Amino acid sequence: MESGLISVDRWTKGSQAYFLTHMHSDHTRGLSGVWSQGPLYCSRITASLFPSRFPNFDLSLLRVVPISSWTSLSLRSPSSGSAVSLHFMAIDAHHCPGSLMFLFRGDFGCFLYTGDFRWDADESDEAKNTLVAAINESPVDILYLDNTYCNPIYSFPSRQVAANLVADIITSHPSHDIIIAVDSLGKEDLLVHVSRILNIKIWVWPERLLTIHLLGFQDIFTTNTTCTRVRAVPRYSFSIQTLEGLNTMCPTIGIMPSGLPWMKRPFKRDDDKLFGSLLTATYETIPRAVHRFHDYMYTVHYSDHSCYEEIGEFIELVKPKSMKGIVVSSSCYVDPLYYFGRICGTSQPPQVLLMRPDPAEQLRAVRIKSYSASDKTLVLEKEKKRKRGDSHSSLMRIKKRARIQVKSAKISEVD
DNA sequence: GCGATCAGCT
DNA sequence: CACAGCTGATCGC
Repeated sequence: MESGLISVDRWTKGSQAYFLTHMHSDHTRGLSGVWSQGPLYCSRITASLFPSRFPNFDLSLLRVVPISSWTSLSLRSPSSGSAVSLHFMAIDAHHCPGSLMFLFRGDFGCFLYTGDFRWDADESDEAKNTLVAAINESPVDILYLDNTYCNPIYSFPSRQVAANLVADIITSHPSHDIIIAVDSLGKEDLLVHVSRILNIKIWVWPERLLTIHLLGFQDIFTTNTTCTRVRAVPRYSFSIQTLEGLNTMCPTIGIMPSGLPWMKRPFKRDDDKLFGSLLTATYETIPRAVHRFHDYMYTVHYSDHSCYEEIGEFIELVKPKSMKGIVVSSSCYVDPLYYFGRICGTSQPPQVLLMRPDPAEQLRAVRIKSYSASDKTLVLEKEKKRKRGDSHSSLMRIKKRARIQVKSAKISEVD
């Protein structure tokens, strides 16, 4: 597809329409309160998070998209100036609140960009039915796939099953305080489930409560530590050390919901020089859905990304002519064609199992996100790449204030 | 002081 | 390793 038309989760200059799959910061890098490159298409929930995430953002740029129905856009070819017609459909990605996949259709063909997604949908799920119907109309030429867990080692249960496991851990510790690690957006359904099963409120830090209220949750969450023993805390403040500290005050266990298999660090020998040698290190992978990682810490395989099996089912459903992974940051990046290329037909090139892309290669791969096909453009865009902005600075003062509030809340709960 | 970027950490 | 972040240092304005 010609460059200069649309970008998905990329915010550099040069596109006529910008698409945001969801409000996680690795997808909004480059967005800021002063960004104004063009119209930005996203879900209603994502749009509602803009004022708090990006103060001063020009909200008139936002275009809330309908779910599961087609929208037409009229763009201009940057090279010829002629009109280009493009249709897109947003589909629920079930990754975090407001997350979407985008299906694009035009003279260039048909692309499906999944963003991050979890395919633990059942047969009656609207996303699945929408996708099946749309693909029957016209097949997908290129699937841009969330390949985070595109490896058979990544096997874990549905979120519903995992949520029950979390509830089981809590009920089996009736007089413990519980802390659950979460990020700034996502896993609300897990917390709601725990709340319903245990008939208990969930403490969250004040800034998180603001987000939760914007998402439309009511009553279940509180910032008052005295009315619950279950607290959701930022993942970055969640560690064995934190738990050991809390246990000097009150018996407390931590629960880490994550799709990553919990790996222990390489065994440290007396000879420290051996540390870091991946060839000689011994790793222990934990395949169980629940693991008592430490006296005070459990890990549960609760994931907002699809497991290997679900990725396979998804590709089988979409049957794309070709596909590309959109996650390139991992050093164990797996080309989805390696495991699932057969679904795409026989004309695929030989595949790479594991590759560690060098930085230049990563840069190239990231360009996939803006559908830049021309090599000339790649070179130009490479230079522009330095101009990336970041949003977190514009929020720093506000966040600093919020942090102080979180800290005082922590202090008061310890005292 | 402010915003942007990067190294370091989990 | 690193799901999706946060923190602190540094640099230019």
